[in-house]
Amino acid sequence: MQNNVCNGNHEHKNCKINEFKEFNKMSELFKVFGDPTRLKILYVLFEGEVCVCDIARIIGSEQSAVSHQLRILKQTNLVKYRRVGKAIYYSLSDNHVKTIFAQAKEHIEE
Amino acid sequence: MQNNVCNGNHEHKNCKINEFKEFNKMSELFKVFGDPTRLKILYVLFEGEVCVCDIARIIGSEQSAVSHQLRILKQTNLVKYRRVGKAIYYSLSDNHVKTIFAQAKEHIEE
DNA sequence: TGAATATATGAATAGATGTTCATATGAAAG
DNA sequence: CTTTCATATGAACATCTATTCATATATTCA
Repeated sequence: MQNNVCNGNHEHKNCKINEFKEFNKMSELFKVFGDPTRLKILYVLFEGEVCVCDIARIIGSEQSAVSHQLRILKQTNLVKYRRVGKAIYYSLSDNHVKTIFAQAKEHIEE
Repeated sequence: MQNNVCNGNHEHKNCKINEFKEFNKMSELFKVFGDPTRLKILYVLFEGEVCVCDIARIIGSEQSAVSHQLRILKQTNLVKYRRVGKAIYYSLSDNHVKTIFAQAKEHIEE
């Protein structure tokens, strides 16, 4: 219930309400970065292709947990993979990840 | 339980386990961006100072919900505020927000 | 001082999320 | 073809999160 009467001064402003729809998509992307495990996985992949069980050992998580998170990273097109024998090697699908990382780091280090 | 035997080839890699500690802090920041309501609020503040009840009406949320989210944005140092009479005007505390926004948008628009 | 307005806050609740365990799938080697 | 190893997946569970409602605080004005 909006029981305020204030009618501010936003009318003159360039507020594109319709753009708000995009924010659901955008927040989904940020949500993916909003988990330490996924960040660690991405960071490990900065080095190049790494297989699941190596990722798990390096970051100290269970294989299953890593697998679940990799699925999310796949769905968001942040990582790609290829099979080599029994192992599956994951890698970053583009360079955006590194850029986004860098920006966040900048904000934190202040 | 880590029942894998694979010992990969990560030993030669430059994996700085200690940096993983930073990822908790970093994921906290991304988590803040990982909510549509907060993104909308930040976007509204791109225009400049806006008071709470205007934010609420512009993005179509309840005043209370906006207030709760603004608290989180304050804690993360993403917004600042100043009182003007009964109203409290919020604004972005720095320019990082815009940059981070831009990066995410780029990734999505592909 | 008392009414009205703007914002903040606490409690309650429903929904989302991450991990774990158990198990399934899939490939290679014997 | 059976075993072993690597990965994926589903269910269960505990935890976290965002919203709502009710109410408190704070400021202005009559």
